[in-house]
Amino acid sequence: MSKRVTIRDVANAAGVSLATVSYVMNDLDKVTPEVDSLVRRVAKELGYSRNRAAVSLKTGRHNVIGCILPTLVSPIFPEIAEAVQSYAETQGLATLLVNSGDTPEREAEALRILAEHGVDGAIAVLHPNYSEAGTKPPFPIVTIDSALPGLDCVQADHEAGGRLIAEHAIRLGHKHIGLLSGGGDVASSLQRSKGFVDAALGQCEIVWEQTVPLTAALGPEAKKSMARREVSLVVCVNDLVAIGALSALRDLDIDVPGEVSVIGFDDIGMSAWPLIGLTTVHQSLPDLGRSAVELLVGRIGGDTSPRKITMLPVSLVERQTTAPH
Amino acid sequence: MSKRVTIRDVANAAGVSLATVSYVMNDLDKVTPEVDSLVRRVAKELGYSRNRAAVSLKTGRHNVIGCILPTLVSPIFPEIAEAVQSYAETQGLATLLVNSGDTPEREAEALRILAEHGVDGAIAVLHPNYSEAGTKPPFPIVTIDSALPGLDCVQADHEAGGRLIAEHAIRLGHKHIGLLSGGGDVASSLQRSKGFVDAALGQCEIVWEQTVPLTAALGPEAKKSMARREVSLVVCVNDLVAIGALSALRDLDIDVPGEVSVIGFDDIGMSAWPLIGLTTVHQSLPDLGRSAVELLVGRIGGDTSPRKITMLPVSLVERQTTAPH
DNA sequence: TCTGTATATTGAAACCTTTAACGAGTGGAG
DNA sequence: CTCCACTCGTTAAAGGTTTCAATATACAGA
Repeated sequence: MSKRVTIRDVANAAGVSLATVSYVMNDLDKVTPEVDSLVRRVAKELGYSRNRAAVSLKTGRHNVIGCILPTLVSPIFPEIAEAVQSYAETQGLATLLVNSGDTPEREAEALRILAEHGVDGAIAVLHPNYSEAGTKPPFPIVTIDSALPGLDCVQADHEAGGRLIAEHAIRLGHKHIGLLSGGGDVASSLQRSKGFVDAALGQCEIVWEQTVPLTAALGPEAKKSMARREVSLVVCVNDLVAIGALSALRDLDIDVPGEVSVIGFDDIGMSAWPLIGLTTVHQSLPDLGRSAVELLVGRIGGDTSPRKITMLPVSLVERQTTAPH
Repeated sequence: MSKRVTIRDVANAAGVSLATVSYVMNDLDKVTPEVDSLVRRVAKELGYSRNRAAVSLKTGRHNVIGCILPTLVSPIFPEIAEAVQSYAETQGLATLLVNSGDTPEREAEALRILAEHGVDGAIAVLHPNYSEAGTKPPFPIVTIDSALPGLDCVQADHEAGGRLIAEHAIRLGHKHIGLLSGGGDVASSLQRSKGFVDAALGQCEIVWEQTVPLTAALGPEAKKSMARREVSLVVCVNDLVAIGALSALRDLDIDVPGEVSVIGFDDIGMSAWPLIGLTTVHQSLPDLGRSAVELLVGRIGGDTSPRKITMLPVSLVERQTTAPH
């Protein structure tokens, strides 16, 4: 292993002082063009590269942010991770990924890891009862989709999405609705339902509502509700659940969208596949990641303005799982 | 902002020297039990946590590995990322995620970023013509699924998987096969095809072969091949392509598996969904990530044995898209 | 009591960089 | 000719940790 080449080696080789090399490498134009280019040339020849650890130690900045997600094995989190990483990269920030498994304990552990590795800030999708009790991390946090007291939050406008669904339902003439909603502890799910219910009020009747896990495997009670054929539209808390519903309806030999329409939320990649063709509400995950990083960069830069909540627009995407009643 | 508490603060508070605290924090049992517990207690009281930057500076180790993946928006990479991160975490390593977009240039950029941030090593899914020309990174790399000269590699036994498919085809009595394969520049795709072709030799006829992009959207020529109805089994390079094939066959009103059987490779999560129920070859992504990290940890630890290629076993998963001819 | 040895603890250097403070030249103004 | 202001470059300290070498302590053997 050849030893690292340091700023000192460059300085010696170029016949200047350490500080001069440092100034050149940091683009502070404190040196004459000749010296500047000399130093640059020597540095390149020697294959010099900054020692990040030394820089971090000196400056206290690490140019790394953390990204805490419950899991990556699920349709939307990878897209968030990718968006965060890509945009962070443009800001000269690397991204430390940790998954929290969605339990408060693992979450605390994740934060501890990030603190120890000295990130400058973090983007996190947090569990609804994230407690600030665990020693407050020494860096700013921007949450995604999880508005928690005191923390900045970026999220899609779930309520507006719910309203879009209601409007669509009304336009297509659906009167009897089934609702597959998430648990009461998932904030976004509640907001989606609220938007729908508010806007549908008086125009549609919610015949039944089932709380389901946010996966593509529908439970037996939910399936039973659908088998009763009392509704002409099933509104699902997200696309994964909607796909579960499609699957269940096929098992029950109920035609979609002939007999029953299905609508989801998120517009995950596969919803657009011809095999699925799910009508849904689109949210831009790249924008979400980008906004979160932008906000975080501001905080890292010292922005001390009050807590910010950013709402991103959503839109309805009509595909083949909804039809007029 | 309260200033960081350092090893020196702990030493002062406990009335011992810096060195003693350091020995305690590093579990080198050089100190008496009393002093040890005293220091630990004080450290906890003060909320001391190691300054990673300082440690890195001193030791040259960073306890961070990089993970370079072409993208996260695709079924298998997120699972790899999650497996890598989880196992790395158990080894006290944090994971820096960078996506390379699968072009050699972005890949070089990704490596540069990792080098600059001073990772101890990297796990990477690399482009087939990754060039070592670009200055060789100063840390060990373990590739996944991309056996490149000089680099360690961990991969599923794609050839064996191909053979499993051939055996399944023969068992079911399929004589006329269509092949949807990846481009010639995807090593795993070639290995899968080779395994299949070798084992099917003389027992099945490959009526047509189409090279397709590795997405769920099938091109028009591939679709045309299927429309000719000359084959009773379509063997796909991966599950995504297989799903594209299922979709195309449905468009063509060709029954699966009644008229045509379809088989994939990878066993991505959604292949198990009732709506899809794809017969495929399973590989364990968690094992893949774990093995890669294990190997990398060895290299970081100074293992200088010759290049290692690790093959992981695969297995056939029969679902609803294959039937006897 | 003294010497020798093993062990517990300490002092201080080293890791590499940034940056404030300083010094040596240069040229112009009074 | 002196003094000032300015520019370009240097010196040196600081940042938190690890770890070698050295010291202090305790204790056993003679």
